[in-house]
Amino acid sequence: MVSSSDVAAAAGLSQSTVSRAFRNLDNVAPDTRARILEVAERLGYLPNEAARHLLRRATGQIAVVIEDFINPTYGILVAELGKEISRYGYRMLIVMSDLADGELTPDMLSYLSMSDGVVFASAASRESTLNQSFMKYGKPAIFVLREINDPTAWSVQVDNRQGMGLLIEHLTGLGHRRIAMVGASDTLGSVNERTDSFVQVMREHGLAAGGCDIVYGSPTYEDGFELTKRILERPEAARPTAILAIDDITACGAVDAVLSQGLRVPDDIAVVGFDDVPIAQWPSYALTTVHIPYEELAHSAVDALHKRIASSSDTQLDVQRLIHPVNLVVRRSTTNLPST
Amino acid sequence: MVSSSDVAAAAGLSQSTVSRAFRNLDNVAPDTRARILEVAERLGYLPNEAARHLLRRATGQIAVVIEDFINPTYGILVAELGKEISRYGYRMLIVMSDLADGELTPDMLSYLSMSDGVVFASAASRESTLNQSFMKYGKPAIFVLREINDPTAWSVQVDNRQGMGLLIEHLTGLGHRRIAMVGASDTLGSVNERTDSFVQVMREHGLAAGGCDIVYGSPTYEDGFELTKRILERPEAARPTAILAIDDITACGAVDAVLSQGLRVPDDIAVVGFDDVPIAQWPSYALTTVHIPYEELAHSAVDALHKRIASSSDTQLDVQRLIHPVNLVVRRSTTNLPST
DNA sequence: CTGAAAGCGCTAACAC
DNA sequence: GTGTTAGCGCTTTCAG
Repeated sequence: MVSSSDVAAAAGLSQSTVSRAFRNLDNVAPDTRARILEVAERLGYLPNEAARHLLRRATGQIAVVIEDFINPTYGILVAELGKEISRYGYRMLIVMSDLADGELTPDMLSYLSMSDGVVFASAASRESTLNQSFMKYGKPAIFVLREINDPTAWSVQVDNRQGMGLLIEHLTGLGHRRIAMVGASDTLGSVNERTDSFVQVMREHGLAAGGCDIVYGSPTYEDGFELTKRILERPEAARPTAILAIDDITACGAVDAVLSQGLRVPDDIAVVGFDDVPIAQWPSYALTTVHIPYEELAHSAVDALHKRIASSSDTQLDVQRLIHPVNLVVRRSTTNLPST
Repeated sequence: MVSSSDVAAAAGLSQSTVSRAFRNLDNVAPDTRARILEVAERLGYLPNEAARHLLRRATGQIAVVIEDFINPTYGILVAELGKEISRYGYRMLIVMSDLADGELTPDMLSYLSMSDGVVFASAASRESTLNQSFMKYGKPAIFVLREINDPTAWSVQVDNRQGMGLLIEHLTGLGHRRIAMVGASDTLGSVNERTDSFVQVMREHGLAAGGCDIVYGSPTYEDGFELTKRILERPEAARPTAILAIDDITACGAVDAVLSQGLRVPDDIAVVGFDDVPIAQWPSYALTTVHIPYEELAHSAVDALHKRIASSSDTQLDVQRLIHPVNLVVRRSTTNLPST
């Protein structure tokens, strides 16, 4: 391993001058710098970040915690986070984990120790005390697309309530009165919030008679398919005319289940999703859904985290809970109009 | 920031004892260790990895370079790599970059400096000298699903030639004689290899008369759709009866293009993909495709990289170019048989 | 503009 | 079993 002293020796200069040259400080003669860079290049010198960060008391890294990459939502989110993280001069660590609640795993601790802050987008129950755990180790965390009750937790969210309102208004506007939610959950944050909002909005529209039609499950293609198939086995009078899936992937499963029963979308059953992932626009699905501003989410998450990392530990910043508005995208899964 | 000395002071012990306790060395009295852990827990102490790695001359991190997360292949690969990387005790850094050729960007150098090795799964031309660049900085690299000509580059590949053979044999077995490849490329590694193999295998089957039917493009849903649509605009006599897409996502685009023209899959046009991503099994597409052993790829890549990292720099390991076999998965996009 | 020296938080000898 | 000491490769005073 080539060190700055090696470069210094080879260039006949002191180690500190090499250090200065590499940080582009202005107190180095232009030709001195040139010579140093030339020698460094020849030797294959790379500044040792570990040593640098030892002094800085910072790692220059931000950890992103996600569950998996099966749901495309995470891929898009990670991609946008990646851009922002490097824009702010950090490197991105990825931890795949589904720790939902309290204690941190050894694996997670290893990542924590090498990051200045964490973006949390993995499973978290509403009662999660994860934020406390992060704070204990002095690492700021921000929850993205996860809702937890802890009032000290920073978060960047999407207005699930508004999105649910847009979807249900759209459906009722088309004449639908019996709407079933597929893939609901009352434990996981965010998915949980969508479930609650569904109940609320349905009630506001006077459509909750006999209890809302809620089918619990996980936000996966498989559950979308299976649960919808089961709904379609009901006697026709008890069947919904529209299916509102917890997210787009689940909605895709729902669409395929409808088709597999020889029924049509949207003529027999309308289907809506949530997230607006790329697949939602593919002609085979052409899902009416709620668009999420991924780029803005990533930006505000990293920006907030950066501010907390940069602020001296004595200045106490106010907790931020950002909620981004969403908008409806109408496609062929609810209407037969020429789609977008 | 809490350091091991703080813990030592609070516990009335020396710093080195704290260090020993945290590394589970056997020369620490059980109750001493217990007390240390208790104090550390209370103080929120986390061993400083930067300092640790400064001594070890290693970062404990492996960088994974990919282009994006739009194509699900990358998501699956990263997920599997993540598992392996942490199984081997490293942390995973993700760099999103499409540097295909020679020089490393400053961003890339920053990641390089904080990793012990790199898994390269981003765009690389066959003539890429990237491997040389990595070597220059003393960082072993391994190319996954990328083919570059550099004979000193380690790689883990999939047998594209074999896969192409399986697909074409399957199609000719079903009576297809005119097969078009959609999304071909002769610059990018891997995709390039699939293109070459297509030409070769078609020739072996005596189906290259008049030149192979190759439509160049990028491996995306959009190109799959557009290029296929254009093919279908040809006079019927010049139309292929089967479309072989460069990968599954492109194949999905092809399927939708066929359907959009009021034609049926596979009755009018058969479609095959490559990669076997989850979407390929969805009933809407039910793609006949080539399954790639993602888990094995990730395992052999990380294992090889780890061996190179662990081996002292003087022991020269032989270049490894692993090629994993693949297998055919037959679904409804080519046959009307009950599908898997 | 450049050099010398101290020290970041840890590990790894070496003492006792 | 535990403490002492000397660095790892940098950044950062402080001199000159």
